[in-house]
Amino acid sequence: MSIKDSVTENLIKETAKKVFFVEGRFNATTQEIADAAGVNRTLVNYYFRSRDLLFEKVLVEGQQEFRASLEETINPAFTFKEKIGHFIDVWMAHSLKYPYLDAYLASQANSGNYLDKMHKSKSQEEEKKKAAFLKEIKLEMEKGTIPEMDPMQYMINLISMISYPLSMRPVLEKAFNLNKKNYAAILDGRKNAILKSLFKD
Amino acid sequence: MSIKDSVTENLIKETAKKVFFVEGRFNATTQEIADAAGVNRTLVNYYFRSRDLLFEKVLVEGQQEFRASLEETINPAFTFKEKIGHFIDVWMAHSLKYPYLDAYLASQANSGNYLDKMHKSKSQEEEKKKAAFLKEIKLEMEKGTIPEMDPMQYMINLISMISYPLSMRPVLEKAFNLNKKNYAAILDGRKNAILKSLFKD
DNA sequence: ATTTTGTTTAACAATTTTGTCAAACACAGA
DNA sequence: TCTGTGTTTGACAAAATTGTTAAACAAAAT
Repeated sequence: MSIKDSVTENLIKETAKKVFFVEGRFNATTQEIADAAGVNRTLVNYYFRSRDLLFEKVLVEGQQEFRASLEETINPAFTFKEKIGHFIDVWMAHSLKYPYLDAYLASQANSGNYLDKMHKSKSQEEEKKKAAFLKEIKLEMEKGTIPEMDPMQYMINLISMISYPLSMRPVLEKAFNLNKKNYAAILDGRKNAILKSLFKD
Repeated sequence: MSIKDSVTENLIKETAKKVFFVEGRFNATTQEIADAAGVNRTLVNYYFRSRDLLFEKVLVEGQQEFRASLEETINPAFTFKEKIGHFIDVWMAHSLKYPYLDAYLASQANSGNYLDKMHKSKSQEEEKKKAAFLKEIKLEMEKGTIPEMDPMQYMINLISMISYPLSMRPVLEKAFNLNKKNYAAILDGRKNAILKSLFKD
């Protein structure tokens, strides 16, 4: 992150994020992005040299922002249920901001080999926090407040129930015959529904 | 579905499905598909006229196959839990065959306006079955065997927990530092983990 | 006022991807 | 064998997308 980030450079970058992660248009061209940003397409090359470099930067930053969000997640002296609740809040807020981020990651992982560039700087700390969280889940299972299973599975259940309804929104809307308003109502109720499924009571 | 489906025509179509739905390469070119199928690219145009028409056909058929799978789902005199278990089996089997189908649907829904072509022939029957299933969920909640919530939310929880780990596989593998073998083990345990989260006991 | 620096633009070139067409091919039926 | 039909191929054209360059521009520094 250089201090001198040109306004235009940032505009292009943010617009690209919007197109990919908010609108979910995974194969947008540089022209489309430039149009969306209201700038000349050549500026994409001027600031990012190539289309791929822009995409890569956007992808990396998207992940960083995501992890930054999650930083504030596993912190304080909350009860376990409160922690999970907070986790849902934070993750949902971010998934609401960038509904298609993980789908984009998956698609890029498959198409190019962006997998290398993904998750470069996975710090030791993060690993420890994750392990600690899994251990906490296990503990809670022994206490009997949540159903017994591999803590990893529990984690995956949690993440799935948060993310899927957001990244598959248009599909689910069609499948269930819901309009925007209906679906918004559904999303409002997600947190409770998830908690109900994760806790015995 | 015409009776005379040329071998080559089918080969191209199935290969395209594989590239999109199995390998998750959403922006594959006609050349790449032709190569994967081992045929001359021109044949794509010969049989499907244009790239878009191929994509559309593949997309529609993908949905049809999916729904055909689900047909056998909501049938017999099973207990509710057995029904859900069976539902998981069927849906997982299909999601295992086409892990990226719904992600592809979502991405297409966003990029083009394929949404129109999606879900054309949603029969009355299907609607009724779906409604009946939701009612059955509600009934079960009143019996107290599953947590109380909007039945639609319950349904979404179910689908999310099935599909997400499959369509986001590469992302989750990275995020959790799992190799193919580890992840396969996780997938093996999914059904139980999902059932544990869906049923009070 | 004039250089300098960084930014923006338009015109152009290169590349990639798609679509068309005529010729070659295979093979069944007359 | 010859003809007809459908299939396959390669060469080419067209379109779309990306990348480059030189010139125009703006605003600050000298």
